[in-house]
Amino acid sequence: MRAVSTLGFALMALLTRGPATGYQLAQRMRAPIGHFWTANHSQIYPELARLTEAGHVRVREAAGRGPRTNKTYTLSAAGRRALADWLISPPTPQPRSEVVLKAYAVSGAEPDRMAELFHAVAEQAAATRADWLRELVDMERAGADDIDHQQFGNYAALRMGTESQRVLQEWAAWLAAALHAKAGRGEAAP
Amino acid sequence: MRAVSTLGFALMALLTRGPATGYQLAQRMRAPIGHFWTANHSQIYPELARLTEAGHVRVREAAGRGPRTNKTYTLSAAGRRALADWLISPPTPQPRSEVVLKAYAVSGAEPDRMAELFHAVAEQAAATRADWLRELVDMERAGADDIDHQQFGNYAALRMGTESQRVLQEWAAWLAAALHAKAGRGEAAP
DNA sequence: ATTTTCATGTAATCTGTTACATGATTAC
DNA sequence: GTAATCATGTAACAGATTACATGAAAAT
Repeated sequence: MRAVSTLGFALMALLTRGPATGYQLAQRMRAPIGHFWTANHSQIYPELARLTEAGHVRVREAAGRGPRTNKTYTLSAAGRRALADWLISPPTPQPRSEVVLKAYAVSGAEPDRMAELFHAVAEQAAATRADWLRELVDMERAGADDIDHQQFGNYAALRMGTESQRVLQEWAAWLAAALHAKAGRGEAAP
Repeated sequence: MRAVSTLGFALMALLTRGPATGYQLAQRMRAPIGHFWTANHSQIYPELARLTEAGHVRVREAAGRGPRTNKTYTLSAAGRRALADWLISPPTPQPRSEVVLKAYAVSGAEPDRMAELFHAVAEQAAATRADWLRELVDMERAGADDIDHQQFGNYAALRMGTESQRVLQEWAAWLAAALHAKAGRGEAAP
């Protein structure tokens, strides 16, 4: 039996929120967990077939509106066990950030252009953080910051999101300021 | 002419630090930029061939010790231009974090086991951060925090690294504490 | 002697994205 | 009427990992 991929566990994690069709899973995989794990339907449908074959999910078919039957997926007991085992295993870090790569090569383009870039990144991060903070406050009002609330997982993910955006914003603003100062000096002293 | 992949730009970014062989690029892609972009040699060698074909790098061959010739790569003027264009283009966010995915599904395993996991994550993040902070201080002593220092790019990347680890540590510790409290309650009230 | 480092490649496999394909229902 | 949403799939391609393959020089 082939090992379940991270995407498979992500889908099982989404199914802990209740049964869903492939289409609904694609939607659930937007906010807030979509900020930390994404997949589109062309990846989801085959993966659900694999999970079904492995016995991790059960499927109930019903006549659909389109040319095919609608399939609703539910976590099986075996799937729940497999998910729990995966959850308590040490996570592997995901080392890929385009924006830091660009910072590493910061001397490869003109300072004022790079300053613009990181300024824009900082602005975007601030806007995103403001969005997410609003969501976070809504969730707190709904009591999702209580660990027993069924939305606590969403809350925890979103909280990491806001903190990450704050760090990104501060870092990008620091870089932009340094680059701006350099650009000013470069233009002042010909 | 096929578009250059992000890996291609990453290799060109590494080549701004001076000419190197594929083997040396694989080594440079460890610290500190390796915390934010990785690739192993089996990906690097074919990509260097593509960059050569596209005219972004030039190659100088010399008799090697092993069965093949050693190839030293240098950024070409065209490569430098292509890199500069890419650098000032808006970076795309990389939304994949296994540890946040696990937090999202936190109710899928026993609280005390999840508490252990996030405690370990926090400890690891603290250790990593301490390591990187030491490096950061060394770089500051060498003057790399000056934007004109040739190591400033490394410094900027590492600075993002330490801040990211701090956030990860605080967040994981918060989660671990919440889970620990819940586990305590669960055992106390049968 | 054996392991590590230097050094370069290919093949097989897995993961992820974009494009192609179909068709009913609902909202404007 | 047309656009958006619901709903499910396949194919082609691109990106990344693991395994296979070779061999000299230096360190232990």
